This record gives sequence, structure tokens and C-alpha cells, in this order.
Amino acid sequence: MPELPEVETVRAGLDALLPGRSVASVTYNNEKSFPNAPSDVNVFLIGASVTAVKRRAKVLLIELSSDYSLVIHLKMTGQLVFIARDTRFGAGHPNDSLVGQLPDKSTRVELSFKDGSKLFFNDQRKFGWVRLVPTAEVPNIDFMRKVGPEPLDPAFTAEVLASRLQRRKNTSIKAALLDQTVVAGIGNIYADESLWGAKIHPATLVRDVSNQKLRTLFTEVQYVLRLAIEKGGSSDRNYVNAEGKKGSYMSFARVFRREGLPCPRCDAIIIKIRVAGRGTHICPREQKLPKIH
DNA sequence: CACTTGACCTGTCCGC
DNA sequence: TGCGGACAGGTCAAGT
Repeated sequence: MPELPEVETVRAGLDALLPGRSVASVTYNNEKSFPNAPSDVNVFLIGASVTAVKRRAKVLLIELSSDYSLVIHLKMTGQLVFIARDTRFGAGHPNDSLVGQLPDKSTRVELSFKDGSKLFFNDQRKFGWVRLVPTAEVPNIDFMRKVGPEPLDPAFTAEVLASRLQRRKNTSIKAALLDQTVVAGIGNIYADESLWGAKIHPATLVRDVSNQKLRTLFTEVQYVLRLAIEKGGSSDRNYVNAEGKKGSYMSFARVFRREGLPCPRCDAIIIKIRVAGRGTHICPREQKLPKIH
């Protein structure tokens, strides 16, 4: 599922719902989804309360009063859905429709709070995980040490993007954009969307992309990510936010999953190809491979 | 070191 | 309706 805009949408939702709630119990049915020592869970999770919900790259960080954090990666199909204790809040409560729907067969972790509300970690494909880590140690996790800058951070500029992409100068621009050590948070949807915006063929080698195109790409990356956050992310298949609702960016997508439909700029028919081992959507008229001599 | 490919899982869709 | 294969929004570990 989730790239930066989806994870950010979940983060914002959880940050409005969780702080102040204290954990009563946790159950899980899959060791890989919750690879934590029971002794740590008993001491640092049970009884702790949520202080804040943060995000770095595609990783969610639920900070606890015990100075531990739940570090969560949703990978392809992970969901985090919060449900209040029952429907007695009355019609219109955001989670009314979900009461009784969870847990289901893809529920991997169920976190119960003392007030009766629950947080469900659902993950059809079991790639995702929830790890309990000392908050001070979070920056030392392998992934955190290696991950690149946040693309919407004010310190992230066109020059920073260009210079970091050059670390992968002999690979395709799409593979470089997807590389989390180059820049954080971009996945298959927003790579395709921003390369279309910059009119760059995704298979172009980084070294063959002009400085001018790289500047345009920087602008497009930020535009696409900001728009997607505003729209609550993309729900192509599994993604839902903290209230179990889908995001609407897919109806604004220009190329992703639009093969066979006209390019919004030039009406040429969008095609789907394979680049960097991933399904890739392009306008064949506007995104051409440069001729190399 | 840089780069590519397969593996991790379950579910769905598409062609025969 | 069934069956096999390809594919799905992400990362790792291996291989070259």
C-alpha cells in the first residue's frame, strides 16, 4: 500500500485519536508481524500511554510514555485502523461502520486501550511489522540510518535531489527515485506520477537526465506528494486511513493505473511497461528515451 | 561498490 | 467452474 502520503494520512489520523490513551493489552497471531520479547511488551507497552504519533519516510512511530515507541512499517498491504468501543457515541461517529468489522482474517496485531477502544494492524500479505523499540534507539535502526531526506522538508531542494540521484547515476531514474536511501517516501505510484509530470522516461539512466529535467522533477515530486496528502492518499486496493476510509488521489492520478486511457496533456494512449522490475505507466508520446551516441 | 533479481506472503484477475 | 500464472502500493538478501 502505502507511500509517504498514505503513511502521513494515517499518522495525522492516529495523532488525533491516540495520544492520552493507555494500553491495556495486546494480542497477535504472527511472530513476524510483532517480533518483540514478551518481557519488553509487559514492561514497556502494557500500561504505557501514547504521547505522539510521528512519521519518518514510510515508517510510523507511535511514541509512548515509557520512552519506548511502536515502530510500524505497513509495507504493501498494512492497515492501521482505530475503532472506538461501541456505537453508543451515536450516528455520525467516524468509526460507526467499522464496529464489528474487525478483527478479521488479516488482523495481525490488536492493541486494546483502557477506555475500550482498539487499534488494529491488518496486513493481508504479512510483509509489514510492529516493533517495540526504545525511542532513543529509533534513529539507530538500520533503515533509519540509511534512509534519505524527507522530500517535503524545507531543507530538501532541487540541488539536494539532483546530487543524491547522482549516487545512482548508472541506473534508471525510476529505480533511483524508488531507492529510499536517495530520498524517503516515494513508491511506485508517485514515481510514475512525478516522472510523467517532468516528461522523463522512467528507464532513462540518471546520468542522461539533464539538470533542467532534474529541476522539473523536483517540482513535480513535491507537487504530487502534497496533492496526494491533501487528497488523503491513494486507494488502489487495500489502503485505508486510521478511520478505515479510502483516499481519493487515484481519481486525480494522471498515469498510474490508467493504461489504455488518454494522456491528460496530449491525448496519446497511456501504456504500461516494466521498469526496475515494477509495473510502470507512461505517456509514450511525451516520455521518450533519449538517443545515446 | 553498484546494480539486478528473487524472496517474503496472500489474494485477485485473466486466459485457457 | 477450475487451474495455472502473472501481478499487486516495499524492502531485503543474495547474486553478478
